[in-house]
Amino acid sequence: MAHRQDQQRRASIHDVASRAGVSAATVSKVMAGVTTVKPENAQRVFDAVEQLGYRIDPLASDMRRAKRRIIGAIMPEFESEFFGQMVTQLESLAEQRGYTLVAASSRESEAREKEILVRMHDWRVAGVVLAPVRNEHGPAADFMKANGMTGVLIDRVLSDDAFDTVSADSAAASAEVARELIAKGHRHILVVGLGEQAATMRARLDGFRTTALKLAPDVRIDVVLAETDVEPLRAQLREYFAKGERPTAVYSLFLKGTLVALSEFRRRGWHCPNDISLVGFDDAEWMQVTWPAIAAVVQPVRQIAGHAMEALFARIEGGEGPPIARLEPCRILMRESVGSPGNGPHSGGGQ
Amino acid sequence: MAHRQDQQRRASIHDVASRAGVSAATVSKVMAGVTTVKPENAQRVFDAVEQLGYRIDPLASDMRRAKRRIIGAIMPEFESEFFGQMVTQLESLAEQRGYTLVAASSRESEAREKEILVRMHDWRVAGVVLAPVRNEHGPAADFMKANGMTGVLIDRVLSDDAFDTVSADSAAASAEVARELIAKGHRHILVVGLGEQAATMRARLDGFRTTALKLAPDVRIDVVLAETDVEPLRAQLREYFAKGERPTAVYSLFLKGTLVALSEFRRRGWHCPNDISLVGFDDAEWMQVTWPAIAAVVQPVRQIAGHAMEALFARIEGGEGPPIARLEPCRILMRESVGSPGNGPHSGGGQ
DNA sequence: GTGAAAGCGCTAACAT
DNA sequence: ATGTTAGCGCTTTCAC
Repeated sequence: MAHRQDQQRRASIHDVASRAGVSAATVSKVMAGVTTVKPENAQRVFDAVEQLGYRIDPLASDMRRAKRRIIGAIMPEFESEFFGQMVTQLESLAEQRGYTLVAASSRESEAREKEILVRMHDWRVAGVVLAPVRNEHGPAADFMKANGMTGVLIDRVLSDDAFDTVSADSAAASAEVARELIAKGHRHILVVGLGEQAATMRARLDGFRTTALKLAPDVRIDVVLAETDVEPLRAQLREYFAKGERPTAVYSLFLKGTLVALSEFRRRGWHCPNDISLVGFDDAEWMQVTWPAIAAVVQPVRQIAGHAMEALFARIEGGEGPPIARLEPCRILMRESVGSPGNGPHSGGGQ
Repeated sequence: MAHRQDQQRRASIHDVASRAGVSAATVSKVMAGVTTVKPENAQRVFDAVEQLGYRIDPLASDMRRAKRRIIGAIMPEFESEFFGQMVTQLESLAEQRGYTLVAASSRESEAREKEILVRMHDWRVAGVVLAPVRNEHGPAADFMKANGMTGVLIDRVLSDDAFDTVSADSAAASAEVARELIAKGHRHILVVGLGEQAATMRARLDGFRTTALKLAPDVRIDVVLAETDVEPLRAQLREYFAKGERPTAVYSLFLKGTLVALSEFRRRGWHCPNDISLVGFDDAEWMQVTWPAIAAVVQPVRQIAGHAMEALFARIEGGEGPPIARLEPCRILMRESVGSPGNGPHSGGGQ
């Protein structure tokens, strides 16, 4: 360990050079692991580095190359388990390759998403992992294209003509949910979602509807889609139930929808699965400890992160070829919130 | 909007300078908003900037100064609402001051925490917001001290002799919880926590115990503290209940503890609040939509983030004086998971 | 008012 | 095998 009681100024490569009695270029070579340096000099450099506590300044070092060893990550939010795990994974993978991940939250705003992208462009990041607020056609992706940035799109995307995309296989997962619900006897199902993320929600809805109708042509599928926000969804859902609609199951296409559905059930005094069944897209830790445990579609975060980074680095290293759209398979956890219709009181009533 | 179909190389300050017919120094001044530039020249610079789509390279610009306009944030994890909100807030506040936040997850490892800090030191960040894995006495804080880094410690800390600290007022919140539980008639209460974070857990435990004993000297308070990890806690809790212990309420000192408690209740078929009451430190969105809703201590994330950044920037700007330890008041949400003892079946069995 | 020159800390091409 | 030189893109004296 180096001893430096006062760190007025950090040791620079020149300090090391003069202490070791060599030039800065030689120090640079030694640090880079070039083998053509005389062992004796290399040793002197190592000693000087040790004594001065020298460390390369990665940002200064990046100054010379066109791209810096930095990967930008833009997530719609940091508050959910899904994106939290995603950032953690991405960070890990970036570091494994000697890069630093700089993550930013667009806070579900496309305008902010674009601003962050501009900043990352200013920073000359080597690449960007963008989880767009809406879909692949936002201003952020346009900006990336217009400026020739290297990037991968994840999560709320299906495919793109300029960037590789990686997301959960929404359609297949939804088909599986449909299979389960139909098998349990449900013939009146409400699907709730958010219209804003057109492509993803559409895939989830279609995947569900197609399979459900195929297995049970008589099934009734209602859909409540809020345009951009969660509170309107709550209002629409409330209105839907107020009209007297009584589906036997609800399939929520996104996490917040599951929370809204649960809170509306509470309001009406309905319990899962006796009064109504519930499945949600997106799992969360709490869903397995509540009573009833909530059934959910588990997105393969690690696979998405892994393949996204793989694709990104392939492009950073010059990989050519048309964009690739990956869909990662999900798991379905059918927990207690799903039952068969008609097994419970199935009536309104107090809490 | 600037038009640049191919972005071989981004426009540099020299490109702007030559296009505007002035020197790079003048461009720099214009960009910095210096007023001593002839208006006509300033205009030419603005035009050139516009036409070339020029943007300052913030990293290159920081090269000259000792500290960069970057704030580092180190959180124990990104997966929980608490730290997700914290990062979001910190990011926002940093940006408001023209800084970029670079967040990293120590993944609950002190070794990794230190590594991240080393990297941030290499990056010459202006300051660090550290939410330590354990407490203020870890290797990371030592490293910061030894290297004269500017920083603030938050969350799992009480006070420090070198850095300002900001955290939730654990003791006061716990006292309030004690007041509520005692008032409801509970006289046998189990407290669960994690020993690793000595200071914080101690404050929560002591705050609870002191007030509970003062209000009801006959109260029995059991404590199950796991050393470092959550799974051992689950095992200890299971063993505790297996011995036949039947407290009427559980107070969990941290979020994961609340989840573990809930899952152990499930295992034994106990329902809140009839069979047992539950309050947890740390709120989460799902807690208000489950049935029963789970009572929780809400940490004031915004205040913590706000005061942390305030303190940090004060130091960055040269503020002197002894370290300040702030405690931010919490709110208690007494929800349905808390009832009075003896109102339910209070027997084992069930699903 | 403005620009030339000197760097921030590093690396890479080119000599030697 | 090593050092010299010339930058990366910017800012900041300090003369003019």
